[in-house]
Amino acid sequence: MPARADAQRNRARILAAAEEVFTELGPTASTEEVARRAGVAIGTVFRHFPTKRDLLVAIVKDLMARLADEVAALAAEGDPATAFFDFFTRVVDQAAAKKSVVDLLAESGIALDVADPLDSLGQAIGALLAGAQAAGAVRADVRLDEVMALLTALSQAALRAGWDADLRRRTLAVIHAGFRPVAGVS
Amino acid sequence: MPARADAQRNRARILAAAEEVFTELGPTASTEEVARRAGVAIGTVFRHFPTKRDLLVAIVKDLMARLADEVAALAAEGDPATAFFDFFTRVVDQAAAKKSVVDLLAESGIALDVADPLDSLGQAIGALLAGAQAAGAVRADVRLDEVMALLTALSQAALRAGWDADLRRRTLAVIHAGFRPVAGVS
Amino acid sequence: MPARADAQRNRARILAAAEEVFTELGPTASTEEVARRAGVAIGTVFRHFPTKRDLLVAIVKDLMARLADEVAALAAEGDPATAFFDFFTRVVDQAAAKKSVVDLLAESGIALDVADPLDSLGQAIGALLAGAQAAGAVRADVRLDEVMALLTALSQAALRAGWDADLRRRTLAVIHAGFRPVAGVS
Amino acid sequence: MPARADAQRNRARILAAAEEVFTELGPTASTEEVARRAGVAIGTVFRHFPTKRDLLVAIVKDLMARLADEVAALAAEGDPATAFFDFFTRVVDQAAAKKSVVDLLAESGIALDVADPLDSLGQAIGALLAGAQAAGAVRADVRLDEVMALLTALSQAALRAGWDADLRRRTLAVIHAGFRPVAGVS
DNA sequence: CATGAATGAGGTTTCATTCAT
DNA sequence: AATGAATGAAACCTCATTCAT
Repeated sequence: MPARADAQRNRARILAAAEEVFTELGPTASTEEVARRAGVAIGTVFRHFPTKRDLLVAIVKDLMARLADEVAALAAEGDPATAFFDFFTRVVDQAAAKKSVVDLLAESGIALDVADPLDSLGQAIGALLAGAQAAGAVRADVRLDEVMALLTALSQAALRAGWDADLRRRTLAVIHAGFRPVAGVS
Repeated sequence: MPARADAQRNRARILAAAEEVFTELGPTASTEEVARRAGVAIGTVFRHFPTKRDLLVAIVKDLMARLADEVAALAAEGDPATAFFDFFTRVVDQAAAKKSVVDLLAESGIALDVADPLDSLGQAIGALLAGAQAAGAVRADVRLDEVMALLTALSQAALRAGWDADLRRRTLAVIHAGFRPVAGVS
Repeated sequence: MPARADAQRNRARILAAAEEVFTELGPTASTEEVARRAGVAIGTVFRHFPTKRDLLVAIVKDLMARLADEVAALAAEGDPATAFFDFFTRVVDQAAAKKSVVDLLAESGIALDVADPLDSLGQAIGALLAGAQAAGAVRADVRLDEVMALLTALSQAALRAGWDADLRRRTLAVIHAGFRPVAGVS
Repeated sequence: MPARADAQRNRARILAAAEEVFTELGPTASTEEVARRAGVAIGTVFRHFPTKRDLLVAIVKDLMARLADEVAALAAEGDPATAFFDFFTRVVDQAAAKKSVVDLLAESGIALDVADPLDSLGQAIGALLAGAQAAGAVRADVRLDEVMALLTALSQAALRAGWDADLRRRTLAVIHAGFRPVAGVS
């Protein structure tokens, strides 16, 4: 199967173009624009992703896999007490530069069970959270659910006009303070 | 001006229908659907709101005015120490039932200076915040900017599938904790 | 019937506004624009002219009546040998400043039998032509038909971009030469 | 490029249908009607001509190219003394059967510099005129400007109701006489 | 009679998707 | 498997005309 190589390369190029296009123009951008930037014909896009929705889902999955890798790396190397906060900050900062996972997912109204704890991203973040809690850096009663929820909410919000680095920092400070154990409470 | 009565009734019905429709289907819902639900012909919608964008803006303004009223009422009657937290909770809870101000605004990409402190809603919330800070219920270094940002982020997030009352409560608990003064710090 | 005065004044204002509007924007201009410029409501326009077509026809009739008056005046006072040419020139020059009779009529595809010799304008121009022929200034075999046709054609053409006074003059010179008796032919 | 054949055939059919439709119904005819007569879907028309204006322009260009070819043929073969008059007559006669170049152009308000002497049609007609002038069949002081202007005016006028072959002939006779040198003037 | 809001067909244009080449 | 032309259902918006006030 020699032609398979071309097909795989095309799939990757389409995915990359789609991420770029939907990032710039939102999920209502036209599929033609994706094809144009990928340098393929529109038919090729639909051969790989029979529906626009399929394309959106593929992007989201792709981005989530990459994020999960990052989390795993952080968990493996870093100080559990800070890894959790670092990750949280990093995701939101990234989102400010570029629409993230969570955003596309949210905007396109596609339900993908992001918060499903069995999901690999969820699991990875869960591990980070558990580490931070074990290190006493995060209150014990904080659950993965609300962490994911806040991550989602802030990542999406960070894209909006008016959210500069300073506003992001101050907003994150509130969230971080909210996660920390109350002083004087053992 | 006898015929004005009809026009005003229609304008109100269109606005109500539009709020409903865009709430259910997002800002990409068709203007025809709005007309259908308002029980008027499509031309009538365009007579009142020459552009779809105009309709979106009108809804947002309407919702913001209503919210500002609520805030003012809260500020007038309640305990400054709790009014701020109550309001925050109420807005997010409302958003869960129905897309709020902030959401439509954000989704439709309309810039309306919500966070502008001169804006009436911003001013009202600012007063609430100042009251809570004066009462020692909120850290003094918290600024209106991040309050608005978190309000926006959570309101929008609260609409998403998976956000039930419990998740909302726990997420808000994190935020509220983040606003409170650190125990032991004067 | 005291209200009749208002009605007549409105009719005149609508007609004037319509002439202006269709002159500026062509016969596809909206009836609303006519109403706006006439300072009346759209319903009033339709009460006077049940159809847009009726409005166009009325304008044409109005303009034709005015033109016919001019022709009659010219015929009464002027030198038969030059009156004809003068008139021809005047109509075309007027058309350059303002869409004329013939133009609106032609553009809107309304058949109104302009060339009907029983029509007052046709009769007036016919008189002018006869005078010029009697004076030997125009060839005897020229008929009213082609005079009207050329008048129509040139009037309409004169409105177009690129027709300045000089082009108009030279084009008219050709036509005038075409009407004159051939030198040496009795 | 295998699929190109269909596209080219469709483009031609759309152009032909458009010429027919706009000829019959004027430039305000609907693009849908064009699609219907071309036997294609509405989207196909817009793939080839992204705007209605583009379609109009394409027709005009097409017609002008055809006319320019005719003029060139006439100039190559015929007697310079008569070629000019023949051409003039032919264009006007054609216009009577079918809206011509000049007409669509004029009615649609598209500026295309028809009279631009560098334009191929203008050049071709200019050659015809020069030939006729060299042969002494047309006055030396006649310029291309007024020839084009009269051609335009008459072609357009010839479409109107009431212009039968006889009226056309007599109108052209006036124009032709206007072009000819005055007898006795060297 | 005048008003101006309401109507609704129709126009141009976009775009996800199909399919002949 | 890739191409890109064709499809056709909406979408947004305009406007002649009607009709309640």
